[in-house]
Order: sequence, then structure tokens, then C-alpha cells
Amino acid sequence: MPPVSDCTEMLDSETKAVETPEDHAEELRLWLRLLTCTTLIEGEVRGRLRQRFDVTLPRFDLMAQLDKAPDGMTLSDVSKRMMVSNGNVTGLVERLVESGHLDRRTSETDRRVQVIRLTKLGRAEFRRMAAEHETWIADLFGDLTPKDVRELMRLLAKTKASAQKSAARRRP
Amino acid sequence: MPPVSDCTEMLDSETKAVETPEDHAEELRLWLRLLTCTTLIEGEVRGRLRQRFDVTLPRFDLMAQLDKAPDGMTLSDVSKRMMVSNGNVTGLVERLVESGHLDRRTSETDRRVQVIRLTKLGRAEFRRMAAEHETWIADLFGDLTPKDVRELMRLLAKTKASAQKSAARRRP
DNA sequence: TCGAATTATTTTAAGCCTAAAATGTTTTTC
DNA sequence: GAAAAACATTTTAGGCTTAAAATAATTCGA
Repeated sequence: MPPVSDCTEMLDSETKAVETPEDHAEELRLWLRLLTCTTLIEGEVRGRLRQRFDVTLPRFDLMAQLDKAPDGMTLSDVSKRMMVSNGNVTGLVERLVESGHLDRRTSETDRRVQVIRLTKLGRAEFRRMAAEHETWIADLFGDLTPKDVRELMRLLAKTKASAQKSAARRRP
Repeated sequence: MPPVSDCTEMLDSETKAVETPEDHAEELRLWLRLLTCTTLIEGEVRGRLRQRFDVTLPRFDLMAQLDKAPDGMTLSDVSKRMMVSNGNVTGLVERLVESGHLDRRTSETDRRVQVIRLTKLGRAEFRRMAAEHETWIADLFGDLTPKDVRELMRLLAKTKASAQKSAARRRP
């Protein structure tokens, strides 16, 4: 058998590119590791929120979005920001209004739109939780140097852009 | 007012460390970016699995675990590997046995233990899906150079270790 | 201006997920 | 060897999540 050159793309006898099952094992491993990290940290945060404040992670996340928007947000805004389905937000908001953390009103100018805001109670509780939450995150990432953090930020930004591009290709 | 040295840790008049609300905004941003990346990619994979194969992501993930274990796994193994609750696995397995993708039997040596395996059908279907899945991942991470991938792998490994350490501190 | 398309939200049906309690089994300990 | 501890799994109750269909309101276009 003649020696074969070690090129990435295989060529057939007529020098035309041939479909080769390329090796994407590295990317796959990277994806699994990314997922593991997120799941690990998310689970930890979820548990601490429940133990310390008896609140669920989705509730906390929703309140976090609203804390950054003093003038309120529409359900669609929230849905896009949180990257969850519309129906999901509907239910989440329902329960948070029920518990007195959120205020919800129909927009004056567009009767399709619901604007939601944190109530005083909601804001106070969120701030209390957020302060502690921040220390948890700092601790979870505690072994990373500032340089590590910067580098990760950069690479994840690149990853996000790459994934968005890929997603847009499929669903333009 | 005398000039103050710009040290990170504030000292009070008696030179004892004082609790200062430290700034962990960078770590927080990092966490949000990590979460965004994962959610983005996960959503994309979920959608493609549904469209192309009419299968859910958790089902796919479970089958992926079993594909790596020809001799089968116990429910506990699966639960640990997937980092989901026991009860969750019970239900997932139930549905996959129902659909003929999994085989489940009680261990000969320990009647508490359930051993599950992919059936022929399950393995065949999984392999078909996995091949395509791999190309999606490659595409989603397509703009990363091999060096980026290596660097991310390294930093995420460090992140995982850090988070595990932090989690262990809380729940030893 | 009227009908069509678009947009915002809700509803529906099904499945996923968790924490905690319950059940049954095995191992440990005295 | 019996009680206690540990273990594997299931059940329970409730909440989260999605995709798709339905409802309602607005905007656009001829």
C-alpha cells in the first residue's frame, strides 16, 4: 500500500473532494465541557437560592431582568432577554404577580402589550438576594485569575458570535 | 483629607481588615455570558433534534450516555453523569423503554439496582442522530480556531475545578 | 378604509425537572 | 443475627419549559 499524505481533506483518484466523516471530536468535547460547567454552577446557584431565600432560579432571573429596567419591560422583551418561550414567561409572571413581587399592567398605547415592573417588595427582596448571589458567583469562579476571566470573556464572546451566525444560517 | 493608598483591601484605623462590598461584576458578567452561550447552543441543538428526528434533547443525552456503556448503566450512574435528579431519570427511562429504545432489567446480584441498555433500535437511531449532531456542533463552534478550542477547554477545565471546589466547601 | 399580515400574549398538551418523602434492599455494626 | 445505617429507586407535588395553536390588537397596503 502506498504511503498517503496527511492532508485534512481527502481526495479521490480523480482529485475531486470526497465526503469524509471529518473529526469534530474536539468541538464535541468542548461543548460537553461547556455544558458541564454551566450545569454545575446553575445547580449550585439553584440550591443556594432555595436554601437561603426559598426562591427558584427562574424567578430570580426574571427579577434580575426587571431590576435593570426601572420603567418596566414587556413580556416579549423579557422572553427575548431570558431566551425562553413566551408561554413560559406568562406563567412565571403570573406566579410572581400572585406573590406580590411584580406589578403588571396593560400598556396605555397598545392594548396587546403587558408591562411588568418589580414592586417595592420585589425590588427589596431581589436586591437582598442579588448581593449574596454575587458573592456565590465570585466564589464559584474564585480560582480564575483576572487574566483567566478576561480570556474566557473573550473566547465566549467569540463562541456566542459563532453560534449566532450558525443559527442564523439555518433560520434566516 | 489625606490621600489614601489605592489598595484592594480596606483597612480601618486600627489596621484590621474591614468588610468591604468587593466588586465581583466581572465574574458576574462572565457567568451570564457562559449561561448565554450554553442556552443559545442548547436551544439550537434542541430545535434541530426535534425538527430532524422528532426527539427531545434529554432523550438524546440519555442515549448518548448509554452508547458509551455497552454493558449498560444503573440509574444512579446515569443520574450522576447527566447531573440530573434520580426521579428525572426514572421518568425519562420509562418513556424510552416504552418507545423501544431502552432495555431495562433488575440486576441479578442486587435487587435494588436497575440496569439499562440501548436496544438495537435505540443504538441504531442514536448513531444516526449522533453523526448529524456532531456536524451541528462543529458548525456552531465553527469560527473558533483550534487554538481557541484548546484555550477554552483549558479555561473551562479550570472553571469546573473551581466550581467543584466551591460546591464542596458548602456541602462537604 | 377594509382586509391581510403582523405582533403580543395566552392557552394547550406534553414532557422535563427538582426536592423531599416513601419503599424496598443490602450492608454495617454491635 | 437483629437493629441501624446506607443505598437505589420510585413516588409525589409542584413548578418549569417547550412548540404549536388560539386569541386579540395593531399596522400595512391597495
